[in-house]
Amino acid sequence: MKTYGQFCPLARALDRVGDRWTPLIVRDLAAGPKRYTDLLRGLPGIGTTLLADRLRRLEEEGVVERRELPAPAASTVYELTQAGRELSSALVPLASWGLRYLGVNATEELRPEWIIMLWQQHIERENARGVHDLYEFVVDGQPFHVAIDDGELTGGVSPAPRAPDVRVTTDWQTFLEVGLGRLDPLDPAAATRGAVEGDDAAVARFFELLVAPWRGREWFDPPARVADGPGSR
Amino acid sequence: MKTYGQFCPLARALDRVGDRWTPLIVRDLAAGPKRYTDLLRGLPGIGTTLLADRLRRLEEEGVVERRELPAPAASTVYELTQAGRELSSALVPLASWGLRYLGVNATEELRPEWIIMLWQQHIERENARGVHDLYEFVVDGQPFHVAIDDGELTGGVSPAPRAPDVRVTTDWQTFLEVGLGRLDPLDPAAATRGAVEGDDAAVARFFELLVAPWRGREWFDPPARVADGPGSR
DNA sequence: CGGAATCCTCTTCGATACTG
DNA sequence: CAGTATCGAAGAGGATTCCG
Repeated sequence: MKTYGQFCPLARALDRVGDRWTPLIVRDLAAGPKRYTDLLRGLPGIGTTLLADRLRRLEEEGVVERRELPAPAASTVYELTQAGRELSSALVPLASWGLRYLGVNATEELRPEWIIMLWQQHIERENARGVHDLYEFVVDGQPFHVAIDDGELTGGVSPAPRAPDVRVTTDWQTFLEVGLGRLDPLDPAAATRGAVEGDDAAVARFFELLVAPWRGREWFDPPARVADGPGSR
Repeated sequence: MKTYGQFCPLARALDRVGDRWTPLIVRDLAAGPKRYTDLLRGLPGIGTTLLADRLRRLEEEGVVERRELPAPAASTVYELTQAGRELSSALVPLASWGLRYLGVNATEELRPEWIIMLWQQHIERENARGVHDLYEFVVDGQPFHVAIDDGELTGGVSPAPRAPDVRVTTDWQTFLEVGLGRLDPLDPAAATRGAVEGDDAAVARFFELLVAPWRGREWFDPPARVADGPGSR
């Protein structure tokens, strides 16, 4: 797998970052500098040799930079350069396109970071104008939080830094069913599967800003794979 | 190479269209329906099995549709679906990111379609407002044309459909050097390497709209690869 | 001729083991 | 912690052949 050999900007981009795993490495680094081992853990299946290769390549291309952390934490981290940050932005539309496929097969690796990124990229700024809320989630015991400040959404994989306005406790299955619009959180059946605490106004804002935008969206379900036989397709 | 197994929209998109060649197939189909053999010729190196595989996959995912052409031209063509067109739009930012690498290694496969696409995606609409021009190019004997109509740019790989306002005749080497801003078309040295015909106002508009925006742009040159040895990197 | 399937070689990937 | 070494499995690329 070398070069496409075409004088076309898309082919050129793919020559650099079209290899397997490479865009996901950039995605992970978009959240901030990371160590080799952090990346390795964040990309199950990648294989250590491949990660080293990809990082070396990205460094040569000026997408990623190695940096040695100063004294106490003496360790090397990888960090996006300016070109790398621009690349991560260029991948956002592709991710948005991929949203339609999110619904299916929700039994995969799921990290709170990705949920935060999803919200970050799809929050409706106008609706969030003037809102200053802090939401905490504990999903299958894993805590994370997001803060909304006048249209800007930030977050982290840790308990809320102060008392949150809303706290949601549930499991991933329920979290996803509600998030994908397949379970109405007001349904009595939902009540047994989690809890939403907070004052009514804040809870209403939470549903309005982070849950409602996903209801009614169309999710792609792959066509039933017909065992090859007469008449299929 | 199966699935990344991550509940992340980018990973989901890459699971579907992240394989080698797939984005380039979508790029080629973005210009309009094409037959199998057209695609094959447009993607030197792909290998016929791989193209068949990719097309089958894209069809299953609802990105591409097969269609049988009616009577006289009885032939099957592949065509983007709505999702496919959305995907091709989502790839535009990635192509724009790849622009910075276009400068290097300009000895590759170069198709007029890509030049037209480049101009299409990067024309400055405001400057082209009110302009109605037709430009014809004959580069190394290969004719193509672009029409600018009030900010919209269209084109085709054929001689201009009527007498053009500007006709450029040159070779690819010169075309690229001027296009990448490495050769000033007003330089006397350039005059011997091609011809620009047309009335002065139209020629001025041509340079303003299609040449000037590329001057001064920064092109990435890869770091000199040091033969491995002590002290390299 | 268009639209593939087969066969074969070569490269890349993924997993495990190992080292500074 | 940050990688390199090794090796079997999977995928890519090329040529040829097959079918309508």
